[in-house]
Amino acid sequence: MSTAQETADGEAQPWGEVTPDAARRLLLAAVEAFAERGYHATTTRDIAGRAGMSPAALYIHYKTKEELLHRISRIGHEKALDILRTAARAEGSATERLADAVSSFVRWHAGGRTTAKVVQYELDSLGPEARAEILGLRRQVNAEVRGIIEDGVRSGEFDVVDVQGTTLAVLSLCIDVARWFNVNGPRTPEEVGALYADLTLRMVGVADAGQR
Amino acid sequence: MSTAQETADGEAQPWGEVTPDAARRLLLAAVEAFAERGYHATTTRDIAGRAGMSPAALYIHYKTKEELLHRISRIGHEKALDILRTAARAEGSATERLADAVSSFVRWHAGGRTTAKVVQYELDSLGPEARAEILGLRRQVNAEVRGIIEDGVRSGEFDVVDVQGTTLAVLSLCIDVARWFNVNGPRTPEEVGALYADLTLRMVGVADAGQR
DNA sequence: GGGCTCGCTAAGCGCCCGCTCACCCTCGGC
DNA sequence: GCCGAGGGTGAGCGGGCGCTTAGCGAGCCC
Repeated sequence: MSTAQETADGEAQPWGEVTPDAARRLLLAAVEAFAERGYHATTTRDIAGRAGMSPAALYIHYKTKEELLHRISRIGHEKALDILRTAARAEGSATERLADAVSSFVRWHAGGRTTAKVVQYELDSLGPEARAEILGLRRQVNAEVRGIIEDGVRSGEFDVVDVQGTTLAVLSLCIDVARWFNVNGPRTPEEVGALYADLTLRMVGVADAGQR
Repeated sequence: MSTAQETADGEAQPWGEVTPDAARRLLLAAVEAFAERGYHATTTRDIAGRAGMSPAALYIHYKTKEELLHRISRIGHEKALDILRTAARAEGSATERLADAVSSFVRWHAGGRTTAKVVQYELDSLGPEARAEILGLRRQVNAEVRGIIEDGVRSGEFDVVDVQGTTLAVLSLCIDVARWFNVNGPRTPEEVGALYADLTLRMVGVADAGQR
């Protein structure tokens, strides 16, 4: 293992920034438990148990159970936004940038399915202020993808009638990967990423999408 | 209101088959509560209260809270399967049938978002046997869409490399509508259905999808 | 019109939840 | 060697959960 940011199973660990060690272990345990059972079905005893600690230990590092979800959600959304921003601002045509954005975004959802599931589907379990903060990040996510599509329309690469509707559809397609992807299934995250990049280019009207 | 199957807001009510009246009111209250807060965050007192009854009344008509979810999920999946079957077995080219299937499936998810959200996203809250039964229905849903796409590939209408992957993507796109659709948003279910039918045809390589 | 059934309620049981509190161990500073 | 701070534990509180039970009133049968 080269750095503390990677584990053997290949799932990127954006939790390196979480310290001290016990707080990170609790966060990781919470991610697993929330992904398996959902936020409301997960007990603080379950989280603490997975981290090898007593239930009370959780409250040394986090004020409430909701703070755990909030932290997970924010860090996850920042990572997702970072992935899309990197792809959107790279060199290359809109076609290349859209394909890169979709394939890396999908790889993140498939490879880090545990985290992605919590990040994408437990938003409603947050309180009003926390949810509002996260919704701000989601608007930025939307804006990055819409930006690429607008570039492609302007340059004539894409043929899109409803830019915002298509943006929503592209994001929707990527996000839903976290719901159905199965680590033990027949497809690797890379394969799904490549397939989805192709499908997305077709959606925006790139003629020879299949031949890329 | 012409029949008991329709309400003023236009959302189809597949609950007509649920009797007696009190059982149907409880089921409807449960759908609303599960959609708003999620299964685990909903209490039996909340469901009974929405239906204007005491908490104990619930247990006259349903053995457990989970039975409510199971009933909702089965009826909803049967309705979804029915919609796709009707479109898949209609007269017409694969192109026409796929467009019809997607647009009506999307209209159902958008127009009946409350129900669809519960049906599509609360599956994991069911126990093992109930979940297994519902997964059987989902396989049939998958098979209907895959059937249309295979027809289109055979007839030369579609250009699809990965049939099952594309099927998954099409279904994924439709299902995720239940997550983001907003009844008070700028789009009607019909508009989203039409847009998604177009995007889907592009995904399967129908050349003049935009001009239909 | 007496009695049975059915749909429903008021009250509450037992359990487990999120969270707290009093206390303990370890370790660095002097 | 003593002390304080910080990370940890065992026990448990208050409360709300899913669900049960005893009983009540309206309607139907004969």
